[in-house]
Amino acid sequence: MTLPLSPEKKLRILAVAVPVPLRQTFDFIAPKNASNLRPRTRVKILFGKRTLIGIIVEVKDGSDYPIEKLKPAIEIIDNEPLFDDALWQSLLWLSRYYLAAIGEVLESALPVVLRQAKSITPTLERAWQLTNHGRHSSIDELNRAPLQRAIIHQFANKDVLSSHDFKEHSQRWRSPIKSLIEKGWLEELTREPTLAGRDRTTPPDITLTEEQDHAINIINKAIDACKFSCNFLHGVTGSGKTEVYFAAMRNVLARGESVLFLVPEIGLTPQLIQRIERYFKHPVAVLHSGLNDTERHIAWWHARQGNAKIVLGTRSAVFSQMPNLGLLIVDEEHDGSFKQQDSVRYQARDVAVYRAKQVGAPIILGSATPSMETYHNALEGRYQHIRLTKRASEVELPKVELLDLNKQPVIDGLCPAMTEAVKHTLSKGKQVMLFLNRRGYAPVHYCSECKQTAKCHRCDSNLTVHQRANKLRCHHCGYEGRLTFNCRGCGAKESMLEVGDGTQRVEAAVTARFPNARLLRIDRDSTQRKGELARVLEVARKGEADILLGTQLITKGHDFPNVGMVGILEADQGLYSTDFRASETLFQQSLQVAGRAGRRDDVGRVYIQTRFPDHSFFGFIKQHDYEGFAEQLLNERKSVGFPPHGYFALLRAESTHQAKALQFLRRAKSDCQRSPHVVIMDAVPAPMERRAGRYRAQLLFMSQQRSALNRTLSTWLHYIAVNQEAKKLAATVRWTLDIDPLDHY
DNA sequence: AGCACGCCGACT
DNA sequence: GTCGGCGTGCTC
Repeated sequence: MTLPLSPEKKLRILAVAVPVPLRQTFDFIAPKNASNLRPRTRVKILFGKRTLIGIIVEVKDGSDYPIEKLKPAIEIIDNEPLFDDALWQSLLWLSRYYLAAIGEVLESALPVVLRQAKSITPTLERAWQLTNHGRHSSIDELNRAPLQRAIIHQFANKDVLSSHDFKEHSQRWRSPIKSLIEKGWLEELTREPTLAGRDRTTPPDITLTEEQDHAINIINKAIDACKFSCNFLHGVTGSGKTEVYFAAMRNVLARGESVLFLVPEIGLTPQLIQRIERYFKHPVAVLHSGLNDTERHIAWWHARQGNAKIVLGTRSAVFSQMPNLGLLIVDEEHDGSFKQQDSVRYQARDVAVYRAKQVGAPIILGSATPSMETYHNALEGRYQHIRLTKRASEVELPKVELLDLNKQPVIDGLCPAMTEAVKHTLSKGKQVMLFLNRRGYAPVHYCSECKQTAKCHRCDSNLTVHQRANKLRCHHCGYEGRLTFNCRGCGAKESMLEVGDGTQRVEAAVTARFPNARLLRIDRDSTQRKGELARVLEVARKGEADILLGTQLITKGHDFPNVGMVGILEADQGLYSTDFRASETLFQQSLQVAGRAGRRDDVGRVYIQTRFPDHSFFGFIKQHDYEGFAEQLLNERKSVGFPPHGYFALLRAESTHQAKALQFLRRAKSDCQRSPHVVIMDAVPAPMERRAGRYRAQLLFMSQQRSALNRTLSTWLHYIAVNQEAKKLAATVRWTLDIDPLDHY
């Protein structure tokens, strides 16, 4: 109920999104004599005992909350809105669709620096320019000070230079600058951070295939229509999707509009960044994980100012504010890393589509192995389906051969035929790529005396042997213990055996079998250091390694020109998994990694080790038939109402007490209003019930209608927010709600 | 989430 | 006698 107030004493009330995990806004009285009361600006408030920065969602004249209990806000921070209309609407939609706390959503859309009361404009940077004296002096006067001379030399092309201009040339620039200022050659000034475009104005010529040309025509039509459209670019590996993106970008940039380009993981795409910077003279802001808070703020600001014409980034870059946004691109749209798995659980690809709709601009989703969601949307005609079916280099897709493990043994990860294939490929001077999605040395440490395996104390899982580090590790909670071969269970001496194959073991075995080959192992353990992954991938690309052995890190879009064969060492765990998405992921990974073979001048070979060579899965793999596979999978999913033929939401709960999580979920199920359109399964323990010392359980909601699912859940959320008893139970467990979950663990 | 309040166990 | 354990409640 809104309290009527006499018009001359109208109080301005602010509905504020506060950065706490509560799905509501909080009302505050506007500060006295505040002139700039606008939604989408930051405001400082006292919330409980804490001073917090919130964001005004609405300015209104009354409150449903007792007016006398409202606190005044402390101060308004911004005098301009932080978000433009399209982005704001997208964020509000995100919080409604994913049923996320609005305060947390808005907080995650801001750079860390701006979650404090700092100004929107980043700190001015120091820069230097020539003084009159400096301009009129001869550079030869500095012949005895080569560093100073080099610095003055740089002013030949530019009037004002700042630290990053000098850093490119020399580590030692501070002291010569100081000397030059003392001599009166240079003077210091401050300015807003700059984002320079490249000087190169002659982009390398790109020759296009007929198919690429056709794709570009379709996309250019979509761009010229100046309205929202979703374009799914389905290009087989090596078909040259990037050239199509570039042509579309060129078109959009020429209109004075800008481009938002999302990629799964920036560490995997150093080549893409290089290519963009080489091809476009426009300023690019790259949002990568290596940026610190200040750099991130500056990049955000450049995007918002319109300085950056191209913004390239991962998941969270979907929140980049950009004026004149004319095109969005999501490359490798099937990649799971677009789904945020903690705090606000959004799917950045889907947020990007919604944003494109709000902006009224086209979006391109690109993949060789699309998600079933995207593929289904294309089949249904909601997305425009643009195909690149041929490889740009005209090289045939690789030949796939199955190695039947029922007929031959596996020794340290490789069967004899695989070893033979490796040998043959190396003898031709080609690179070998081996894919095994299991890091560590061995997944099981087994006692030959008591027949027990080494278990994690905090999880329902086996410990993985990491021989190199001399450790036993749990891949689920991060536990680490010393590797010892005496059994901790029965006390037997030297009784522990390493069972199963991880990348480290295969590394050791392959190195022993091919001592002259240079092997590069690429997994999370070997690339922990920042930038190490990019470095290693570059070594591989340049051909300075003969065998590349890795986990899924090597399956992601990377062009290794000299790979002659790909070995998939273990395909079977994806075939009969309890996770209904496992076969989709396996197919995507297999085709992606297969696509690395034989790119330049000759047909590549792919060898897959399996115990189930007759599985229909392999029929599709052999033919590189994604569409056939997808059709079969979609039919299976349709018959059971699984995504994308139905929608899922997963309520997860965990507690230190075994029964609590299940108890909470059972209660949640009974508290939900029954809807004929929503099926609520029974609460069950998670596939791995105990993890990091907590017992986990889950409750699956299924529906054919997103709206019905959303309604059921938001009604329940409202119920547990107001019902004391339900609230109490909810407070005793940790719970999260995951809309469109990707994994069910 | 944080932060308080509020009752019960082992110790500076 | 206190310090602090985490159950419970609340944040406009």
